[in-house]
Amino acid sequence: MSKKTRSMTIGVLAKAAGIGVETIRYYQRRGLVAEPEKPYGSIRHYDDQALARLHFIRTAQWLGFSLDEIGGLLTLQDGTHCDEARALGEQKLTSVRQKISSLQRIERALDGLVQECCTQRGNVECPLIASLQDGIENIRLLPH
Amino acid sequence: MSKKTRSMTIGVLAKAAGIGVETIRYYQRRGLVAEPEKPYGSIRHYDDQALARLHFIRTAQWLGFSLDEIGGLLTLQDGTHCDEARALGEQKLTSVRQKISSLQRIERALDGLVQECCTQRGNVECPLIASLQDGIENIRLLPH
DNA sequence: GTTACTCCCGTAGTCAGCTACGGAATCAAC
DNA sequence: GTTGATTCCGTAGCTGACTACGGGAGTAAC
Repeated sequence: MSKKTRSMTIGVLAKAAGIGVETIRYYQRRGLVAEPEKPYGSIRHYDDQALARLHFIRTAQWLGFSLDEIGGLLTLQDGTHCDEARALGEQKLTSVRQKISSLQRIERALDGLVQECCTQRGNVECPLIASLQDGIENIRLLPH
Repeated sequence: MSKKTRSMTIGVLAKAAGIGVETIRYYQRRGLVAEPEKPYGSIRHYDDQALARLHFIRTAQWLGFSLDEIGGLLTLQDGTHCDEARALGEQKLTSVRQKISSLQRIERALDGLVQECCTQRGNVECPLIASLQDGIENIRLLPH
């Protein structure tokens, strides 16, 4: 609850958030970030809340949410839709877990192939390539 | 090694793969899928290998590989350079492992949030939303 | 008080990955 | 053998998420 809400220009804000100025403006246009009032004949100033919002957007994006979905998450901030927020989170969690297990299957497959390839160097036939030719495409990666 | 390589038109192939005809053509243009010979004055026909290829592409895509990367994976099929194949395989293996660990970090973060949300049901304040308002925005998910 | 950056704002371009369009050829059903 | 869907092929348009441009206004450093 510290109130060191330093005021930043958009450029400083951008640097602090590690993103481009133009990207922030783009988020503003999309309604994901508020445009603070512009003092007459001056320049807009941003505070730490804006910075936190940008962090949130980037993090959520990293979590696999699209900007539209992030917009949705942000509207949940009115504090009335706990269930919806949870549902959205669970949805994402499910898809993340699916991805993890598929990737683990791929990891095992690739690892096996690379190992084989290494051990059989000097051979005419490369097992990795052989597997690729009639193997990898038939690995069932997806559960459904 | 069953040879029930049924012949499909592009439309049937598309339906079987669950993607659009235009998308297949697009993949062909990108060199990800071969265009079978067209019998003079007739129509192209596709077999199960083409279908497997499409499955592979979609799966790899879903796993986060770009079409360019997928192209790289597929060039290993030319069967000529064992060393290159192995190098590419190792490269991919590394990236797959990175993806897995990133996703696992995401999973833990999401899971934590959803759990919190669940345990405190009935409360006035939803923790997930609270996190959104002044918590999530400060969660440091990314390492760097 | 001039020089050099930064801000503002609208518009336009980019990139990946599709998706649609149009018109001729081919095929499938009756 | 005609009708109606598909295929073929090239080209054009779209969506999401930026990224760049240009010209005028504001600001900071000396």
